[in-house]
Amino acid sequence: MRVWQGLVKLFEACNNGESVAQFHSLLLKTALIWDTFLSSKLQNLYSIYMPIQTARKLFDESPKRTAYAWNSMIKCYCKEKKYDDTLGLFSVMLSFEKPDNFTIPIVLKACSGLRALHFGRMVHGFVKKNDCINSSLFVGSGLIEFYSKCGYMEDALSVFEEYDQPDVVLWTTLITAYEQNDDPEEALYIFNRMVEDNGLVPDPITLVSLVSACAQLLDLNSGRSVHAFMIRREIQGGLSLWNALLNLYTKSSSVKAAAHLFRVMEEKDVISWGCMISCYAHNGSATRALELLSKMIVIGIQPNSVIVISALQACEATGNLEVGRKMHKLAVQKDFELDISVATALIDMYMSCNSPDEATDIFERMPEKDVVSWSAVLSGCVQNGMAHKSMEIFQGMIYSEIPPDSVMMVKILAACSEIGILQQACCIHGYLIRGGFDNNYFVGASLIESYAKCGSLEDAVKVFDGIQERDVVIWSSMIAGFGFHGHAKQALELFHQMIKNTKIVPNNVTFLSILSACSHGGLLEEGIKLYNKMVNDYKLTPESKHYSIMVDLVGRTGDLGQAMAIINQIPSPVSAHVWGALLGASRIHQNMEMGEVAMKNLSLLDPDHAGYYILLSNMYAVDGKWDVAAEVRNTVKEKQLKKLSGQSTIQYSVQR
DNA sequence: GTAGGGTTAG
Repeated sequence: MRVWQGLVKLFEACNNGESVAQFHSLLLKTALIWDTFLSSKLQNLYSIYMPIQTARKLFDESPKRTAYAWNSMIKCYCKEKKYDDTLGLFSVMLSFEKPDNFTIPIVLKACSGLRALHFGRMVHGFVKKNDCINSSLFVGSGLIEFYSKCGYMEDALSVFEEYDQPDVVLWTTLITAYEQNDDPEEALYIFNRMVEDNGLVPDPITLVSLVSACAQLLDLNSGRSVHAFMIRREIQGGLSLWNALLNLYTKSSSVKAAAHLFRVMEEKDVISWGCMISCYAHNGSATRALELLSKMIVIGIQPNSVIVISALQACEATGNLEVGRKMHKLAVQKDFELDISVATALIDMYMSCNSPDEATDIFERMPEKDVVSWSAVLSGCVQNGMAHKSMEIFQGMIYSEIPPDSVMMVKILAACSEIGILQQACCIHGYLIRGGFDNNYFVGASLIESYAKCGSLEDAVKVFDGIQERDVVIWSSMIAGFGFHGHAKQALELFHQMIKNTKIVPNNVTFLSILSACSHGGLLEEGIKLYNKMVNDYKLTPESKHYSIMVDLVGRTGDLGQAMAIINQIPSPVSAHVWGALLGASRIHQNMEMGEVAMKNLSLLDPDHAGYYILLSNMYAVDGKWDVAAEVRNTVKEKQLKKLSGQSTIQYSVQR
């Protein structure tokens, strides 16, 4: 008896593999290996402290295998995510021992991991036959999670409904299941039922799923009330809950709220940093995102693949090829360069930074490609002036039997617009009718744009007329279409028709289209009127694109003083395009003084843009100042800047 | 001895 007690003390002291092995040999020596309590403890220690092979060896050699021993060994495999082995051992176990309520949840977890529908259903059958349901909530949550992971929410729900008195964990499992099956509304509804109809109090994990559902719905208000609830009740919640909140603020573009939360969080892990970096990267503060990343590395947190993706997006936005390449190197080091999402983000980054060759190299090395990666390469080709390649890419994807989605269709249409071959647009139109994409708003809008850009306003109008329910994007595209063709009056007519006859409210893009139509049609007064309407009546905040159109509009008419006045009103910072518009107007009206002012700013904001220097040098040349003109041209040479010569093609006629 | 949770490309 004293030996036994000593051994119990000893096993309590086991905290590494070596001591477990010693404990085991002692049990063998003293023949106490037969003691069920001690041998169970030994099994449990295996799964914690021993490498799985050692544990398996001891398990195989052990003279007596209790149900506990089987469970521990199975759990061991499951913990290491060796789900095949988990199920394999479970199958062997069935010949020796009857699984109990402790075995079932572990096995179900493995089925979930493998999405092994048949196996899981078989386990469910076993559970029903042995009536485990009512004796164990653990089995229930295992089943719910399993069906949810396989996407079978109806089965998950019916398991839940078998319980008369589900506890908070079971409710939470169901809420999480809906949240992860893209049904956040239902998740919120279930939560309400749990709290209001059943009077249960949510625990921090319930709140994690709740906040995640709010984030999916971009329901900032509900999310905030959870945050307030936590503060009121002084719920500590743990890191996951804070991270879920941080994600909510990130997703709903509440940069300030996110930054504040991030600042006050006492504990932060790599996910918290990742949320904050992605928040900056997606909300126009790419530089901040990169700064935060270097800060993170300095304090010794290693970036994971998710963070590398966010950083790449920040590089993309700022055109920072240098940091982009560094991220690439890091991804290679960490061995996730060719993970589908990392590789796709790399392709986007290289394409946006004008390095299509590096992007293509990655694409060709990818072992697995999906519609997103194909889309990235396709639109990258268009961005880099190789739209002619895009049809080949599209075909390549079809051959590899990956079905296109609506985003892909939008991109291929953009490629058509760029190439300007009407027949191609017609073919794609046919393809997307057959594929059932023609009732998608974005596809419809792109189709209108493509027809207009390929020269057939007629077809664009036909598509527009054929769309029964038009949203603001469809209207805007049609307005822009008239604008491309210089029909400013028709564009205006359509705009007024939209406001008068529909409940659709024009947005920033609509105004961009209509203002650009006015600018190209020389409708100065109308343009100014509409701009005022946009700001005063619709309370829209103009973006730099609106400003550059206004400068363009006013500048074209020759009133450069007025154009300058507009620039002076812009709340800083003024983008390069705005000064570019002023430079262009100065060139038209040969206003040297304004041209030099514009160039001074441009040489700071976009010093590597060859086109601006050439415009300026042409102005000097017209003025007869040949020496200054030559000097400017020399700058271009010294900087080794290249101006891609402008080219545009459009198919002249189509036989139909 | 067993269960539910946070970040990921267009």
